[in-house]
Amino acid sequence: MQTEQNILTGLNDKQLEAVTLPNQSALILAGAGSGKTRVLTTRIAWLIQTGQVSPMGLLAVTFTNKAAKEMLTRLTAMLPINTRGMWVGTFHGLCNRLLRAHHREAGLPSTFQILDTADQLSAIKRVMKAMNVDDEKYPPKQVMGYINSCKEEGLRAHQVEAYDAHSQKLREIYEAYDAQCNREGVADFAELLLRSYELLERDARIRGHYQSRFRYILVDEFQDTNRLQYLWLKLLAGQENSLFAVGDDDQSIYAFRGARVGNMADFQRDFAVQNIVKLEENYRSHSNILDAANAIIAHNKDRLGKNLWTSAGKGEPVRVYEAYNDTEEAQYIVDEISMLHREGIELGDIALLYRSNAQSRILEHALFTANLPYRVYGGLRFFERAEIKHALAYMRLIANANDDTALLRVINFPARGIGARSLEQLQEAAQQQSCSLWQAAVNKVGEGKVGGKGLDGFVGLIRHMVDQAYGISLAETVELATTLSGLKAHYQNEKEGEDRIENLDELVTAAVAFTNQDFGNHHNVDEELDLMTQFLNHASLEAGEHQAEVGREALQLMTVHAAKGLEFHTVFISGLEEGLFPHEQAAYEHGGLEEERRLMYVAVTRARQRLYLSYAQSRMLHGQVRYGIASRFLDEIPDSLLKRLNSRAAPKPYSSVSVAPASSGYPFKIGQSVRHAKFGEGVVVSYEGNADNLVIKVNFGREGMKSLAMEYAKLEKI
DNA sequence: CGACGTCCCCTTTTT
DNA sequence: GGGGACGTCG
Repeated sequence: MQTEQNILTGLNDKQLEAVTLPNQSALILAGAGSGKTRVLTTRIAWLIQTGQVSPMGLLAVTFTNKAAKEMLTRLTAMLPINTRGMWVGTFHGLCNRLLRAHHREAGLPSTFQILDTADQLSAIKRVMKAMNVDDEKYPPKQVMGYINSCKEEGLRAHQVEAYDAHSQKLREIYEAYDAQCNREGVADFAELLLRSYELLERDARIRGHYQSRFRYILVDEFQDTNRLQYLWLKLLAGQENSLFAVGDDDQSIYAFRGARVGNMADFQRDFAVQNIVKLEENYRSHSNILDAANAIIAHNKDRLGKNLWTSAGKGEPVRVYEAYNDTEEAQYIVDEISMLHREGIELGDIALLYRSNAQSRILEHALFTANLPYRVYGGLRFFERAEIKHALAYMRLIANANDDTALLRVINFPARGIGARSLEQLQEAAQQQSCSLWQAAVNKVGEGKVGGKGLDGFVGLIRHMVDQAYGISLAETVELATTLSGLKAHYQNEKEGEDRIENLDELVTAAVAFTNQDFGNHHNVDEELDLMTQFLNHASLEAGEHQAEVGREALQLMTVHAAKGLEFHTVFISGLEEGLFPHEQAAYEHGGLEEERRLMYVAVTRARQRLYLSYAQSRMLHGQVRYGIASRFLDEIPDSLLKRLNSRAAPKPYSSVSVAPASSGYPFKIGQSVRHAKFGEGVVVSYEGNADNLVIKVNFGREGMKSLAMEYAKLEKI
């Protein structure tokens, strides 16, 4: 078959082996830059082309919408097939689809809304208020974390163990929160998964249907799956079907949000995996970069074992720069980038990475001053913006006025004289009548109760909107919601409202685009769900592009996490200091350091040709000057791969604060590197106490910050 | 109701 | 240092 040869052309032996494995469960350990996505999509294309499965008979799961889209794009480029109706998507997207199709069996209204993180948090706050829980003792964010991690473990409130008063209270809140969600007909992200898992588990008919349909299940980024996702896959696979899992344990960087690398080992056992293929040939980086990455990751004990290699040459050495402070580091980076740019490297092909978002500010400042165009990834996304959420809340109310979350968001925005007191009364009334806030409001207005002026207006407004929205297009509905509500007028009067108006206009555009795309696309599967519900779902599940698109003519700034899956000609990794990268918080979590190291591994393997690693002797952190020492990850790279560049600029101490008195009683200057017999190398941070009882504070990096009595501490200068 | 002040905290993030 | 949340005052 000629076309078959076409799609398999150019694969290396291992890739070919993975793509053409027999129909048995398989684990593909795909190292960074080893052609993972290509293997996954070619496998799908090959299965379809050789007639082993129809496009409808396979299920492909990814973590991000971007990855799902990418897969479909590549697939259609390989095969002239119609991807409509294919089950390719994110865990959440697929679960949503499942729940929409079987909402009755799942105990949800057909128009159930999806709560995003912000909605969920406010829902939790509401529950806690109704229960009179002290939010000092139970910070809502922590409660949310608790609830989500329970759900991600597959546990309902009644299944969670609670050994003390505190955890019992948490469990109680969890239970009440779930009850509230059920009452309001909404589901948070974790709920989508748990609910569909329970549905499949409980309903043998539905389970059987999907099990016999999806003979082939393929999972991307398998190392990032959490317990519940794994259980879900297992349930769907049943006894008959095969699971084709692609992942890289060395790139597991999401344990902090519930990812379980252990799923890879469980998978091998539970599915009696015979086929394990390692893709170790890297097509991205030169060997100096790759060897550095290998050397770093070799320090982790908990690995399945894999070593990347390349047939490309050594390439350039890895450059390491030691700066005096953070501003000087930023300046150096900017100068280098300007130079590279002059030499013809596209700015869009250069990435500037950091461990935490807070670090971007100082870099941005330097870039701005140097007039270098850059783009920062991270921060608020389109559908998460306040004005967009307000507009969507009005639309949600048009669809279903009993949506309390939506109602609370906009009942007094723009302000219409419904203050905290009237709201409280409304909530009481709703509780007494055990109905939604909207129902309670309608009743109040009907009774002609005093104090309902604003309420009267609101009820009238929503009713009017529902009337007007009948039979008009989606885009027109957006238009209507933003004007009748007074949102637009409100922002027009605001000084800084221009951007917001623009965003609201863009929402109309998004609605038009969604409508057009929808007519060509998956119409059959989403049944008769109305377009607006679909659009609102889309808004929750796909909050807008977050990850970088390569090829833009601007320097790319992002966290290391955000850089996963991308590659650049040149990569700068900044802030390589103990406490920052590896982050000090990580030291307290078990396995934290290994995860930081994997993060470093991911960062290093983003670079094709040139890699810069930099750190600063001191930096402003939380409004204080902090003296740090070089990250241990730098020590883990063999010197033979490195080229060390040290700052030649004169040390510029921070003029504002000079904590250290310059007098003779202080043997070491602040910032001086010292050695201690037990703690090793460190940096002097400050002095405390008086001359009689002088305490010196030293940052020993991995040993932590120590306060030592000057009299006894045996420190020597290095 | 909104403007302004004060306090507190402060990884990483997708859906 | 700086953003977000909350509280007070005009």
